[in-house]
Amino acid sequence: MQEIVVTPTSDTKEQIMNVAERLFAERGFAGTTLRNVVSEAKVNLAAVHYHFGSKEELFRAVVARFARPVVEQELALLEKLQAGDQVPSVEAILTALLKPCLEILVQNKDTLLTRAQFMGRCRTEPEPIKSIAANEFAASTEAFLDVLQRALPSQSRSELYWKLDLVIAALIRVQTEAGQQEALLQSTDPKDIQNATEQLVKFLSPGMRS
Amino acid sequence: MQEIVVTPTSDTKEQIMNVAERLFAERGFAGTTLRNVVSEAKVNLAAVHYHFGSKEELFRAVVARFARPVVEQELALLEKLQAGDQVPSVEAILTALLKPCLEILVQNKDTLLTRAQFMGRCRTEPEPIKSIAANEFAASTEAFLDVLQRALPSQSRSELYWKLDLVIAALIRVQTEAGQQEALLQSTDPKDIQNATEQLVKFLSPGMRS
DNA sequence: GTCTATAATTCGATAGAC
DNA sequence: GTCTATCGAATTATAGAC
Repeated sequence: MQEIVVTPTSDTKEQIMNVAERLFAERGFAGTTLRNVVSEAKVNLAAVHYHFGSKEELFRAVVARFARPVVEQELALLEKLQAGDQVPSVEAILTALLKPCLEILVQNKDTLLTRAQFMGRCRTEPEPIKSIAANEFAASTEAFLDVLQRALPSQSRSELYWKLDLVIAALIRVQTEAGQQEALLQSTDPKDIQNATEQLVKFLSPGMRS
Repeated sequence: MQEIVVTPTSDTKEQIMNVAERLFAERGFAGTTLRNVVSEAKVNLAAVHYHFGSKEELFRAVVARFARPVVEQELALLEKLQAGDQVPSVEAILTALLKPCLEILVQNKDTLLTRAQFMGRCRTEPEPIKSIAANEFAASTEAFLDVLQRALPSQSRSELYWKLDLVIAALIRVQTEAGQQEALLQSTDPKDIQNATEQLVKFLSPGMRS
């Protein structure tokens, strides 16, 4: 009798994505070579093209793998926040936006802060890399703008737009600088993440109302 | 009688730096090739090495040319702000930080986006490029931290550090997005700049205190 | 100072054996 | 699926004529 073993992703494919995510985060897309990736992943150079087709497709796969759970969680939190036609507080909205992004750090201790740096890197990459990442996050951005409009009806959508944009810019900066000296986010300790989230919400919320 | 003509920089050298600044801003350090630069600058490839020695030294020169006048003006404004041992308000400090950057960059409409993007790039480049830029701005960063420490003595220097870092991140984001739809800064009209500065100060000041 | 020509590497991608 | 070997193009940097 034959044993059926489910292997959704080969070790090689996963290894490539893990190393690529870290190197893309540290050095950017252009600054990362496939030879750097395969060297650290201890796989053959040809394996990258066999599994992904090209360097850009590899980036696309890495973005999708980590962005989709984040967006999914953000939208779920927003849905929950508006249950029963509630109008959530600014603090609650910002927490729903920031917390999933910051908490994803704690999931895998090995990746430490590289996922955070990768997300920050995505927003500063030149085209066409930047758009690949932006498209993955577009759904949650629109949803947050809608909720903010309901929580702060006296402000124009334009005003809320640039304010939300600056909130995301702050989030990305916190992630990108995570772990460095005097940064807000120092470790993957859940208590540190919780503390950073609260301080960031306190820093940004008053400005949203003014 | 001989006319003494002062030519501090050759046309070639200046042309290379102008194009390099724009390409570094758009594509980052690794994403920019010297052939891209000399092609658009319409100079010979060897001229880069003759004038600068290497790609990294070219970047160093571009950073210095851009950063030094900005830092100089910021330090002068800070000096003036503290005349007579005054303790300036948070709003006054932030205005001193934001206004020169927004006004200087807007002086030349063509270079607005480039210089803003370049400043943003400098903060997200991998080492050792990042440190080259950080060192150029270190003096003004330290000075602003000192004044903030006097204005907000109850907060630790670490706290003020990441808050100042987020203020600068917001400034860069406003500059980078300038002119785009629903952006805070829409034009180079002085009244628009004044308005954007005030709104940005109002958005950020409450968070500095909390 | 500016140019041509080229050295010396490195890059992404592919062909084909196993 | 994994490997070796390699292609063609691109890269930074130099040498040397003018």
